[in-house]
Parts: sequence; C-alpha cells; structure tokens
Amino acid sequence: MTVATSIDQRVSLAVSTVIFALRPHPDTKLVTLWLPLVRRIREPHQGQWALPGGPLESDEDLASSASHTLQRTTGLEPGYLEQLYAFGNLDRSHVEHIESLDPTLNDRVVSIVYWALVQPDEVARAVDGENVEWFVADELPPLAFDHTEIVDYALTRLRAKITYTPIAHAFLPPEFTLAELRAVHEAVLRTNLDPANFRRQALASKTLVPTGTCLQGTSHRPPALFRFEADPPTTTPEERR
Amino acid sequence: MTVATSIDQRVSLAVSTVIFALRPHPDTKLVTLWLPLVRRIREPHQGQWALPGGPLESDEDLASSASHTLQRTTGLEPGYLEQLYAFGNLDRSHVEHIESLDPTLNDRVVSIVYWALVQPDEVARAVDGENVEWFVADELPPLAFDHTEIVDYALTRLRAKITYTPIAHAFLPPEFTLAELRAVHEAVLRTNLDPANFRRQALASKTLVPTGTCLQGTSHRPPALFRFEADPPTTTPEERR
DNA sequence: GGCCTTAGAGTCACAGTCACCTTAAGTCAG
DNA sequence: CTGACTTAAGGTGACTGTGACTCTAAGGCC
Repeated sequence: MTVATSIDQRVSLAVSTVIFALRPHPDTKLVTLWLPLVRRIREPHQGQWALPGGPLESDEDLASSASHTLQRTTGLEPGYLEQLYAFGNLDRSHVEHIESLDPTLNDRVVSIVYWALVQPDEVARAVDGENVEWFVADELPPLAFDHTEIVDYALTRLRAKITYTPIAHAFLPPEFTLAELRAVHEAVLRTNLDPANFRRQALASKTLVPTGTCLQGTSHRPPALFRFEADPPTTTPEERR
Repeated sequence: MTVATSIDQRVSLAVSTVIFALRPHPDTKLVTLWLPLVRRIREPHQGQWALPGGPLESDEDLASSASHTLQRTTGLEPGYLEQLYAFGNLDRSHVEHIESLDPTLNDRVVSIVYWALVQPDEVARAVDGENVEWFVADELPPLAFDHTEIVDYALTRLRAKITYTPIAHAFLPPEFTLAELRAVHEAVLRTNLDPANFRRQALASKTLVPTGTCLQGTSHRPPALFRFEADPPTTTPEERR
C-alpha cells in the first residue's frame, strides 16, 4: 500500500464468484447445492470448466465486479454476497493439467473470489446453455486452475456460516414456513435436522418475525409464515460502512 | 480469472500487514496489543502513519509478500500469519483527509491485507526508529487511507479468533504456564478471566501437552509447564495444502 | 512455624442442546 | 359424519458446557 504506485506488468487482477443455488438433485430428487461454471474458450485449460469471473475493471468496486459477473452468467441478483479469499500464489496456474507451455500465457493472476447465494428462477435457466452450465456442487468435474480448491473452501465457509448466521433467507422467498427454512439448512448441510429442535433454535435466534398468517391449502395443519428481521448485523468490512 | 490476460494500468496491487505484538502499556504497565506503523514519505497522506506493506512483486506469493514486509519493518519472523481481507473499493484513497488533489496520484490500489502475530525481542526494537514506530493498538493516531478501518477489522478478527483457536501460542515461548497463556488472552481481550475456568477450558481443548516439568524459583507453588500440540488443524486455504 | 501467594481440583446452579413424546389442526377417503 | 393420516407445535428429561465460587496443595518469606 505504502509505495504502491506502479505494478509489475505480469501480475493481473481478476474477480471470480462462486455462485450457489438450490435445486433438486437429478438422481435423488433431494434438494442440493448447485453452482454455475463457465467453459474456458482459450488456453490455458481450454475446454475445462472454471468459475465465472473476469478482470477487475478500473471503475468498479470488488463486490460490484462480483455482482456483474453474477448478472452476466446467470441474470440474477445476489441474495447474499461476501468476499471469500484472495488467491494469488505463484503456482496456481500450473496445477495438474499443464496444457499450454507457452510462458506468455501463464501470466500471474491474483483472483479475489466472492461467493454468492441466489434464488434460481426462469431467467437463470434462459441464460443457461452457451458456455454456462450448472453442476451439483459436490459432484464437480475437474476444474481449471485451482478452482476445485476454491469451491471446496467456499463450501466449507457456506456450511460453517449457515449454522451461526441467518443467510438461509437468501435461498427463500420473503415469506416462508419453518419447514422450508429447515429444508434449506438440511440441503446445505446434507443432514436431517430434528424439526422440533430446529424450530426452537430458529425462534431463539431472534431473526424471525411471524407474519401472523398461515400457509393454507396443505393436506395437514397449516404452518405459520415468517419473514426475516429487517437488519441482521454483519461483520465483514464492506457491510459495516 | 477466466479472461484475465490484461489489466487496466491504473489498478495496482499491494500487500499490507497488520502486525500484532504484546508489550506493557506505557501508562498502566498492563500488557496490551501493539502494532508497528510506517510514516508515509510521499503523497497522498504524506506524513501520516500507515500500515507497512508494498506492491506485490511478480515472483512472490501473497503470504510471502506479507512475511517480507514483516521482516523488513520489524526484523521478526511471523509466529502466525493469516490473510485478513482484500480491500479494493474505489473510494478508499479519498477517505477523510484529501491532501493531494492531483488525480494522477490517486491511483486505484487494491490492498490484500494480512495480519500477523509476533514475539517482539531485541531485534524488533533495533529496527525501530527511522520511519517505523510501534503504537498501542487501541490508541492509534489517525491513519492514512482506510487503514483505521482495516486495523479495527483486524482487531475484531484477532479477538474473535483467539476465543476458539489456539493462536495465543504465537505470543508465547515454546514452553509456558497456564498463567502465562491466560495473561495473553486477558491482554488481547482486555478482560479478566477466572483462572480455574480458563484452566478447565484450556485443558479441554486438547491442544495443550504437559511437559511434565514445573517452573521453579517462584515464590509460590510451582506451576506446570505446557507446550502446544504439534498439528493444530486450520481452515484457511493456504495452510490446507 | 505462621503467613502470603498462586496452582490446581472440585462443587453447584444455570442455560443450551438433543432425542424423544404428546397434542393440535388441518385434509382426505369412505 | 367419522376415522385415518399428516405435519405443526409444544413439552419433557438426560446431558453438557459454563460461570461463580470454595477448598486444598505447594512453594517462598519473615
């Protein structure tokens, strides 16, 4: 920071985003985590799948860049967006599959990676196709660069964070039942949770507000609807401003 | 990442480090957190104190860059080093004191900030002087750029992390008593901890190994010496390799 | 020996968690 | 209308970790 007025030409800066959404698993039909990947159309790692992203433009914030990537690849707005980590080690372009040995293509890239939660809808499927494809997060093909590692870390972070922070709302509509909220947790954590205990803890967290209404038309006792509290405090620097 | 083969000239990349060490407070004599700052010798923010750091060299990893900064400003090796956050918003050079209005000096800088824990020794004081000076972490002067914000975030992270991770060892010699370990926690958290309860929790964490020996020469019952377990598992990507 | 200081072990009340059970409230089949 | 079925919602008891506190152990110092 102190003396940073020039930079070595060969270090470039990119922003990538790990985008999570919930959809039914094609085999088990159980709801699981999915994420969109982009097929690389040039060396290195041409043809392999990679995280969506791009170089940081000089007129956009880091988080804005991640948002733009999200919009470009899925057509969606982020329900939740947080910086994951900055990956910049020298060896990160050379992992595993060295396809191109042309050193000019092996430029040093520092990637600032964000992770996002979205609600997939019709629009998302429309953007699909082209070079974008959605995959089950825990059943990914080999990815370009160190992106497998990055996705693993993002999954760890998501699974840790959902247990102590109300981020599940990013996967849900404004109003939802406790069963729906629990289903999100179960899908992310890949476990079954005791409905009674989950209910008690969710209500104790003080982040849920009962709407007073109930969901009608079910073949059983109608469940109460909730919405999330307006201002859940966060701790990342960006959001503290 | 995907298309990152060129970068806008005006975005430069720097690595800064928040370096924490424990020393007695000059007034209260109680042990507290200190950190070294560097006086800026050019615009913008000339004369103000800032975090030590510098541009990322094309042949060094991000963490290595932070280590080099640490070595350069204090002469010390890091006992603990972890990436804090990447700060890159457009307005971060313009906060508060706009001294230089020359736009060419207000280049866009993305800073990847690390935080480190060190044991200060004689060497550290020797490097002192020049443009480096140590300050009590909670009583800093106004800093250049958004560095006040960054230090605040680093302090939050340190204080949160020491409660659930055995990082206190970075402030301690290889062998130490439980009272010394507790003193580190008390200094970082600025609270008094119940010795008996702290003991119970520390031993329950399974990260301490009794050496079998006791510290002799005290004017009371000799305390047992401990050392930290060899392999404390961590979760940051760098250390998982 | 008596006193001081700190180490270290133990006790008790309390809050949160987990596994499990019971009751409430609706739909649907007959 | 009635009973079967399903899920919501509330409750209970065992267990666990924590905070406040007490008590004993082991040294040095006077």
